[in-house]
Amino acid sequence: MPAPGVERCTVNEEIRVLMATDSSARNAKRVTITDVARHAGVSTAAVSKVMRNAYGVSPAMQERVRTAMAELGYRPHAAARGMRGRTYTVGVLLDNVRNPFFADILDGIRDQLEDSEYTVLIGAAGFGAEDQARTVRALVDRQMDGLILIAPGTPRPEVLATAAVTPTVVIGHHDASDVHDSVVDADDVGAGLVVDHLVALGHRDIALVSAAGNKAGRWQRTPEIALADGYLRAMDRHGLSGRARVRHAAYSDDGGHTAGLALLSGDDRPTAILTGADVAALGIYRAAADLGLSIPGDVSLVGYNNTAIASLAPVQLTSVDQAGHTMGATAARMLIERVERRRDRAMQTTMTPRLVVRRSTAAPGVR
Amino acid sequence: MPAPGVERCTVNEEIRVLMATDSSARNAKRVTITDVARHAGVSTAAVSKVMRNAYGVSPAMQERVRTAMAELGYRPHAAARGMRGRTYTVGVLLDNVRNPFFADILDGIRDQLEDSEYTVLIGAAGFGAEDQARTVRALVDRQMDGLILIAPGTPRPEVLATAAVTPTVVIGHHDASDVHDSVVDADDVGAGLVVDHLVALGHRDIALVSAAGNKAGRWQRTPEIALADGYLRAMDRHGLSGRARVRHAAYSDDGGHTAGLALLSGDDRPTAILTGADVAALGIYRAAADLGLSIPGDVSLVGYNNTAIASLAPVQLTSVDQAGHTMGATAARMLIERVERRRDRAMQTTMTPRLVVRRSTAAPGVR
DNA sequence: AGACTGATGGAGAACGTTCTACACCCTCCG
DNA sequence: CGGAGGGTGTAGAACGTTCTCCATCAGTCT
Repeated sequence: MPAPGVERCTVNEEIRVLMATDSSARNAKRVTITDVARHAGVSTAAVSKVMRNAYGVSPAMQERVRTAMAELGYRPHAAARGMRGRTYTVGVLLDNVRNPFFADILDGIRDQLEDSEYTVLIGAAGFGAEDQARTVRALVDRQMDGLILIAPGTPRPEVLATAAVTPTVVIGHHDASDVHDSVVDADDVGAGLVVDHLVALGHRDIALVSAAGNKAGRWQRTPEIALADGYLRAMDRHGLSGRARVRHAAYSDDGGHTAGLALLSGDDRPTAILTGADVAALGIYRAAADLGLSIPGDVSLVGYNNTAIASLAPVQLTSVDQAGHTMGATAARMLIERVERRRDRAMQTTMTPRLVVRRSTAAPGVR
Repeated sequence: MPAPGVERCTVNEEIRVLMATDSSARNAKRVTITDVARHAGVSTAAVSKVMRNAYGVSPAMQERVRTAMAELGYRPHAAARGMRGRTYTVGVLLDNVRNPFFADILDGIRDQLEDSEYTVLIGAAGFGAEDQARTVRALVDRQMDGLILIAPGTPRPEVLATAAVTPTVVIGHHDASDVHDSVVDADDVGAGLVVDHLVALGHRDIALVSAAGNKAGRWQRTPEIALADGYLRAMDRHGLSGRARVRHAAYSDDGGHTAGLALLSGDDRPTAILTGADVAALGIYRAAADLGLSIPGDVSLVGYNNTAIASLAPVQLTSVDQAGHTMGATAARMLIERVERRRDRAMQTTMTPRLVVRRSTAAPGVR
């Protein structure tokens, strides 16, 4: 096995060049609603009405104001709007910019809102609960019209408090609530699909690697917990309860690598491993390579989320598709319904997952 | 070669469950500065001063106001602040959520701003120039204190106009300006490093795959252009001008795949390929696999950015490290200097890249 | 003709901050 | 003892919107 070699450089040289010209001329007054009103010869109230296409505006007025806006290149000042009405902005909480599954969700949200007047702004928090809570607060303080929280690590009570003030959709956690909407994937079903597939191939020693459910947040059914549940039930269904084992790992390459080494270097190594995220599966892939084990020859490996990396040439990872794009789009649609008060009951949407078989799974013991 | 198989499922079933309870109670008044002032028995002006730790506040006043804020759990309303002063928010324009290099930059920005009072909000645009321009406008309208634009596709004139109004740092483009700051990587040097490395291994037919420079935006030196420049100069230096060839491709798995097929299926296929992004390199990897070529046996392959995927087990891609984290941190630092008016001259920071050799490059003709 | 409608436009008060003046008090100096 | 001057606090006008009334006006109905 070749040595891994130097992988990351740390310090780079900086060359700073000071430019010549002074540019403190930050003047350039904005065009305001008052300017538009004056230019069109009407009141600001009228302009406001036209913008929000409110009731009580004649076509002639419409026309006049719209051309005035166009002529002056007017753009409403979102912060000012936020003081009274809407800001036409939707905030998304994202804990992990690196998980490509979240990129799928994001694309779904974006596509859904593309042609609306709403803008999406992303608050990228770290993994820490406090970090995330701070980001959520930041979004609320910036007067977002609605919030989409992707598998928040923020304690549930705080999310409920936020949701009481701002329309909120939670993606991932299975805990239903009458105060926020939810979009979830039936992770338990997904785990079942995988176990069924592996058992059909002849596997019996199937291990699960998933993130540790954060009980701290008081969420009863995080995606991880649902996944583990489904896994255990499926194993039981096949009479394999005794052989079930769950190992916790962070959903990152490193996390998977560590878990993989632990699982695969023992005497009774499993013949198949199911993971809660594709990235973690890749870490296990690396661990297997380190130990001289081949995939799927020695071990079958299954990811989750069916992200783009799963289908990459050298990888070809069997995975569970969650249709992140659809989840994102659905969440956005539900959120806007709430923001515009077209619905006042909380709602939950569940997506059914689907197994995508590639080359990382095979019958056990076949070299 | 096994068939690629079904890779992506499209439609998922939706199960919608309407919840029982009505939750239209979106009341819950915010705590405002007035509340704090009343509770502390002082004027709102005093509270405002304390918050901004402005001049002319006695320690006693400090104390009183701070406890009042704490007792009421006061959080300033960012939208309202935006009307007069700052919003304490930095906006980041990101065209491609999927490129992990940008995640590195983002982390750098976040870490730099972690302990400050500033919050980072990300505007995720698509690749289209109009799409991006719209996102930038959205950020400006939301009264961001400063903007970080990561390799914007927005036309240069528009960026300059924006920068005249809001402090701006451009990452990537080499075009200097006296109105915005810049953080760039010496991409030409990076390309040179790669060519030197490959030539030292014995390669002579070295091709470059990079994104098409978008002349439309009126940027003279995009990263791609600088890269191609460095490549051509290095080839020339080694007397290989005649053998140089550049092929354009989108920086995505698919883009790389297409370019790879085109380059590698011809008669005079290169013995080494240099790409402008790791993702594209992976696409070429896939193309090589499709054609039954091995890497680095038949073709050496080099990526760019040294993202996490480059070091993944099955990949082990030689790449050029750009220290995205440092770039992000530097950009954030420079931006805040500008926002707080501690500097009024435009500035450019250049980072020097570094080659990270892994297993995807070897001497040519060695199987 | 007078009263009642419905449709349309405008006045002006919010909204929660910041920030410029200015008022007040104390101390110090002539 | 009067005034200058520095240090602290406050009043109140912005900031750019939204939105609730209210006024106006042209029809329509008795």
